[in-house]
Amino acid sequence: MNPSPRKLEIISVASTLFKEKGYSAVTMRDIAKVMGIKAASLYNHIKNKEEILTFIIISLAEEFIDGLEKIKSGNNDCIYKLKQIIILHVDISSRNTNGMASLNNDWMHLKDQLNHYLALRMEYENSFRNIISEGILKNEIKNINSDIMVFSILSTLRSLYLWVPKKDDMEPTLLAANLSEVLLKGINK
Amino acid sequence: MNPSPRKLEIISVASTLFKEKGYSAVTMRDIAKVMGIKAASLYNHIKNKEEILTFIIISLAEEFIDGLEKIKSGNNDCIYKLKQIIILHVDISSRNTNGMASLNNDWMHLKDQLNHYLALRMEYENSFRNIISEGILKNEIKNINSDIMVFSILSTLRSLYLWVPKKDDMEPTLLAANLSEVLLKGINK
DNA sequence: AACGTAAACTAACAATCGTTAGTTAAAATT
DNA sequence: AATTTTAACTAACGATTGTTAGTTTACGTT
Repeated sequence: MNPSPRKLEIISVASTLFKEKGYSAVTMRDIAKVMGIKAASLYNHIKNKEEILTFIIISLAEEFIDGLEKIKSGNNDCIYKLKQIIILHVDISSRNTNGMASLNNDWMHLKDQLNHYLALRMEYENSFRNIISEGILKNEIKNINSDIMVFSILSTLRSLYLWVPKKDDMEPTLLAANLSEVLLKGINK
Repeated sequence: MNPSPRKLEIISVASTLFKEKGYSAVTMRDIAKVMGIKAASLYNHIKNKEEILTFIIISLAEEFIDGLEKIKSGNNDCIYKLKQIIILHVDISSRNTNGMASLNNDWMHLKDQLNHYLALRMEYENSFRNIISEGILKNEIKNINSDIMVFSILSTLRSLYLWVPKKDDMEPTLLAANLSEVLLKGINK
């Protein structure tokens, strides 16, 4: 059963508030007020507060996993794969600046799906690390501590949601290209 | 009047909990339980919950401002200054992994000192950007969109608090050196 | 016209929140 | 020895939290 339009509206409003103050500081009454209804009415559309957070986080996490899966399956060199990953992050982050805040900062408030999220995250990070490691083996990437490279690039990509809205004049394509230049030229031999 | 040892103890315990769950999700009773006392007893040492957050954030922000001030005043080239900034972040983040979480994620819950914090942050970012811009002018740094470089480097440095604890076997000095290599070689012409 | 459903409402719940008041016991100071 | 101070305590407050129950209103379908 797909989420109704009204439910998606609630999730969208909630995302905005979650980005501003964090999941814990946002009340059901806050969400309702922006929706122009009473808090109790929200429960005609959602099961509870946690379901909102779960939807935001899990759907984004799966979008990342799917995107990375396609990139991995392509038969390209590691530098190209990394560029595609950067595009993936710019794309998803541009379209979900609010939700990305929850993905980054509110995942620990998941209950039922916490382990699922952690599994997805570990899967993603491992795949990312493998691409770097393979690049080092194939002499496409500098032989520095790979953990530091993974951390450095991923930190920047994870922060995109904070930065993209301030640069909404910039084409995502151009942003991704410039970002690739900055992030990779320190790695590409 | 300096904070008493007991007060610092409370702030330290609070920092740990704030990192785990965020400021809003941590209750005074949570803090008290870890301290082994009742919540009401906390108020013999602190004014209120907000004061804890304010102390954590403002003292760290000022530490960054002071550090950057010294770096700016040194008569060195921009690349060297950037390396010193990286060392500054590794140093402060290593010694304050918990507090850095609040600085990054809970600043919006400040009240009295919110504007003060925002001013310090803007001051810091402007100084950082100026160093990059000067580096471009002096042909020490690539002439790419400077905002992207600032964002990229600062995002990585701001995430150090998440990553340093997992690498507690690594010398801060070595970490800073490797990080400089990764972050700067994409900028250094 | 009658019915069913979707989506809002009012009212209230038990739990928990930050915080205050007043008390007590031990430690430090006089 | 008497007194003040420190730091804990119990008890409770008013406000707010997420959520439920039951009701009303409007609308599409029969």
